[in-house]
Amino acid sequence: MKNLLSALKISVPDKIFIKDPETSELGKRIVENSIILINDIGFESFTFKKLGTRICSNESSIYRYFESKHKLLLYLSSWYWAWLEYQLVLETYSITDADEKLAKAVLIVTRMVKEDSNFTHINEVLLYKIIVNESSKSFLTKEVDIENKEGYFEVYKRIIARIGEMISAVNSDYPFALSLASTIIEGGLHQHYLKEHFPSISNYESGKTPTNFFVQLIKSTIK
Amino acid sequence: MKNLLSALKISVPDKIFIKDPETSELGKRIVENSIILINDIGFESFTFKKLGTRICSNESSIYRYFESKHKLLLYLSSWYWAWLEYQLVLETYSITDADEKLAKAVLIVTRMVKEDSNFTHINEVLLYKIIVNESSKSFLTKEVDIENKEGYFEVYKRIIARIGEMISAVNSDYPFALSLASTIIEGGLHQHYLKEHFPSISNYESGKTPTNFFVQLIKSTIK
DNA sequence: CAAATATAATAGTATTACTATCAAATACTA
DNA sequence: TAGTATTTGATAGTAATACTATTATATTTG
Repeated sequence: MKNLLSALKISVPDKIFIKDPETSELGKRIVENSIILINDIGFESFTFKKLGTRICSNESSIYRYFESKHKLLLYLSSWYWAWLEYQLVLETYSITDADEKLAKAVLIVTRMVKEDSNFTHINEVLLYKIIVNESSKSFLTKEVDIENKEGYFEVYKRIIARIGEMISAVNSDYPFALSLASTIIEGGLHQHYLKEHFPSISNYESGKTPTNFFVQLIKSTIK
Repeated sequence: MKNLLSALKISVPDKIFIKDPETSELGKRIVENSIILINDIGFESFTFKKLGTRICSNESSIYRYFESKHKLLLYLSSWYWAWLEYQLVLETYSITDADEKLAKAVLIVTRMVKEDSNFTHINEVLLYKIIVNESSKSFLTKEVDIENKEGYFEVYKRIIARIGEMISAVNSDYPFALSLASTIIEGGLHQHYLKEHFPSISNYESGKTPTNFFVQLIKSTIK
């Protein structure tokens, strides 16, 4: 299975970057190490200067790939959603039963992330942590409407639309398919966050994911 | 009803501020105008210098009330949650039926905010917009665990616990009362955000709130 | 009226988030 | 293989940010 998809490239809207980091060694090092560094010190403290030092390169070289650290965060977010979408398609493609398909989708979207050896320069486990902790900051800005028009969030919207369709396939009369889909996606991230930082308002034992919570929720809601 | 509660003061954890802004004219002007200015230009562009200019006061004077703009955001968030809690208590107190009480709570937490004349220096409608757009940034930081220990998020946690209890009152066997409560609270904010900025992945007609979506969701989930 | 407290004004600092320029290394092409 | 283009690196510079520190001036309170 692994090598079956080794030629695959995750596609990120190309307006997000100045130069595609996938096309060079330096670009890949930028992405790889930005994930590690953002995880380490948080997005607020993260700077291109620090990243430059870490990869023994120059601040100005990083600016040739990404206009700003905000754009880099958009890149990482889009990459994650595209990667998740590819898993979603791959793992639900052959399921014909609508209920089963949706349950599988919820599992994929709320489970603990494992490393994917198809993309060696990206640590998906760390990237997922960034998505949980930082990805909201990519759209909670004053520029969101402009950037939305530019297509920066299309992968994110597409995955929600896809899950929305799976919900409608189970019950075409349910009127809130998209709202429920986005609630699962964002709620999944948020529940992972709460589990880690606010366990007193959480209902998960250690090692458990919110998958069961969401599977039961979605089933009873659209039944 | 209005004047019945005019002596009420919303209580915010006092470690959040250096000097309580409620105790002086300048303090109230700081809070009042920070709400307007953050709404206007966004939290990232907001600075104490700009706020100082706006209120014809000095940057250094604002620093005597709040250590940083992050602390100010924590203050505004806590104020909002405390205000919401007071509404929750007030409006559900006399309801004895557990189902009805919970439905009312969901309504309060997901509805459109109206101005409250009890607190003249705070524009609750604008404050709610800040909560939708910026409040996640108050806890999505590297310092969250330290600040949580300091009690900065206690109001937020209390309101979730309260709704969790209402859920358990309806069905004491439901195992995810707190998770569901936090999903409603955060999901409510997020759905309001999507309605505004990503209508293509939203299911609400203009003027409509996500209340119906959540009332139906919660009812069927815990039934 | 004196003393304490609050506010204002000014200056200063390290860092950030860039932009601009130029040189050196590397790759590609005739 | 020389010539050209592209990429990267090094350095410098800038306006703004997020503060701290100091001193002066109001204002409140005892």
